[in-house]
Amino acid sequence: MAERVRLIDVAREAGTSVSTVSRALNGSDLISPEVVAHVRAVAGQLGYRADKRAQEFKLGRPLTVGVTVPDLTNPFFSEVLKGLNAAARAGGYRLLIGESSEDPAEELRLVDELVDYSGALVLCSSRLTRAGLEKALAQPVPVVCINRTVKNAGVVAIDYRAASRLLLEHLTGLGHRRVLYVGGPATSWSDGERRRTLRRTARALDVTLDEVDGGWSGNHGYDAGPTVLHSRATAVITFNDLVGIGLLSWMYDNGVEVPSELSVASYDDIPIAAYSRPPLTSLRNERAKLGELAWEQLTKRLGGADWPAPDLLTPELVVRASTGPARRRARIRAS
Amino acid sequence: MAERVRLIDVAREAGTSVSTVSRALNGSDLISPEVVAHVRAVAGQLGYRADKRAQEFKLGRPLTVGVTVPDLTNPFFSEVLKGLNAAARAGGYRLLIGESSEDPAEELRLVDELVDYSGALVLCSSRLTRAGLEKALAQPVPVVCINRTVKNAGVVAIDYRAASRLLLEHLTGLGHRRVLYVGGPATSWSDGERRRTLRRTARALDVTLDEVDGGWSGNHGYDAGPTVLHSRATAVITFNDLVGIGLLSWMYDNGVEVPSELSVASYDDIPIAAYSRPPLTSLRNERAKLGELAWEQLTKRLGGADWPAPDLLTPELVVRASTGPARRRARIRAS
DNA sequence: TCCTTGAGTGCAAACGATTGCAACCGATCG
DNA sequence: CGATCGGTTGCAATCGTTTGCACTCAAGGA
Repeated sequence: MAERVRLIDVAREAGTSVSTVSRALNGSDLISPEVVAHVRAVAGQLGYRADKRAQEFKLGRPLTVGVTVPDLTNPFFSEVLKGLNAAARAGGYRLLIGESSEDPAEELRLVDELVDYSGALVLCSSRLTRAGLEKALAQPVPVVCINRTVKNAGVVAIDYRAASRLLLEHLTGLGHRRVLYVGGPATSWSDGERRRTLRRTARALDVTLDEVDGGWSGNHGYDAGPTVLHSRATAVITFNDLVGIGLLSWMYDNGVEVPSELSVASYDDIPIAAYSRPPLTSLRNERAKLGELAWEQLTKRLGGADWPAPDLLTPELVVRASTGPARRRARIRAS
Repeated sequence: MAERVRLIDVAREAGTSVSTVSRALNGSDLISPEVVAHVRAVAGQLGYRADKRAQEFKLGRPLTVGVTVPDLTNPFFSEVLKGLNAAARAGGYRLLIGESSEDPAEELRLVDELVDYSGALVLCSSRLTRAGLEKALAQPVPVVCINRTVKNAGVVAIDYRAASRLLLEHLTGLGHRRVLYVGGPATSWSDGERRRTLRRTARALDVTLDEVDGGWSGNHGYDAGPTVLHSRATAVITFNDLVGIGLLSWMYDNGVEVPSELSVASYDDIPIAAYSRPPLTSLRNERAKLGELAWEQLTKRLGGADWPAPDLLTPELVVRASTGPARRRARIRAS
């Protein structure tokens, strides 16, 4: 907790001026090598560290990118953050992270705050209303949206159209003709996309698609158990793996065999999905890559270019033991 | 992306000086109410937003706290971050998050970088060597360690002594006399604590304790399967729930019944632990609270006080179906 | 020898905010 | 009526850094 060493201290000690020290430390070419060496030595010895605040202030460009996520504890977002963090750090930027707790109003507040500190914004699965989003985009910094398409901003998203097709084709291939979708948070754009693309594909494949509301956690999945059981579907698609795992748990607790009586599949393929009982069929997507791509778009934009075309990531279906051939007879209902 | 409005612009428009505007906006009491109202109005109309960089630079105190975590995707850390984030935000601070990827060298680099931007540091389950930690503590900002005890810093940790006792007493109550611990990352202080306290308690309870190395993920648990099976233990304690769930999965795949043939229990009780098959007996700890307490220690310290005594959080044992009475006969070994 | 040249260096002005201090005002008091 | 005083306001310095510009000085050409 010693006193801060400033440029002027180094200058005094080295017997030169602050400008010389600054230039020496920043590798300017109009300074003699000996002086550079000397100054570097003195600076090192004194333990000089540039005041980043003053530096960024003077230079005018914040080397920070603000990120909002709905929920820090959701593995999906964690991994996106991981990818984004790595990419941004490699580019000399740091991440300022805000969590909106799935609340659009809070997210708006967050954006409003982060923009004061950041040179760029990344909105991860934004729960913002359309109007809120417009407002966010009016900020004087470039914005990238992950998993939400919008004009005048960078866009990186999962290709849900392809995703839903993969899922439904897998299920129809197993003979399922009636599928139930257990949905996610109402404010989630990606839930909307999943529903939209599922409906569309279901129509094309001549599959009956039912939908119920759900949520994003294991609890939501577990709670959906009775509804699922009483539906006439032979296969269920859940909003994400946490919901899927919760649902599997309910089925086990209530003696419903998966996949012989009911197939369950899901989006995201978080690591733990491979270890559920039975292991969950799910759509693997490169979440970390979402973050990396977001950063790429941002650098291009910061470099002066226009926004590139949206990046769409196509997921890959990982078939595990939670899906199997459709049963023939109507399920025996629990009382 | 309009031009920034500065204080001087507001002053010009309002027909006063910058000092007046600054004072009006910051609620100084030596300024007339009418002027305040007028300035506020003009500022609002012009859409003025203080340049936080300049502000913090001038004021000299960074309103940012730097945090390091070994792995963003680990639910344990996510929740700690959640709690810390909420508390810090409430206190007007923001979080700058760095991920060390479980690598001590990277963590040291991270600390070195974060300290330039932050008014305080929180090291979450630091993987630093003792020397590295000393170095980090020599930084000119207060440091709080979560799950690692150290002098001259704030400390918030899980009470592993109580934790291990709860676990072992539960198992001995079920008749287990031989227990295997599947460990975590070698650089993890908390793994060391778990081992230390388990050994000690095992001795006190006259339980035979074996140990094997493991890791922190589901994969590590799954891979530990064969070793566990060939051990003579009737119960296993895993480093965390992810490892536990991975191990359960291997047991299932290899026809080992849990808990009738083998009991499995773990630390942390992450949400998904309730939905594994069978549901995992685990130690619930208030992870978000760890973050909150870290913030509390920090504010006290920033307020000029000495470091308070370490906060120790006692976990609570959540008994689920993965633990049961010890089997009598020697297990039939798989080939 | 003197002037030009260019590399190396220092002075001082920024960046945008906050704040101590002095100046100013009208009102009140002696 | 002048000095004083309390309440407002503006001037200017300041935070630590970068950088345009002017300057110095040695070398080289005329």
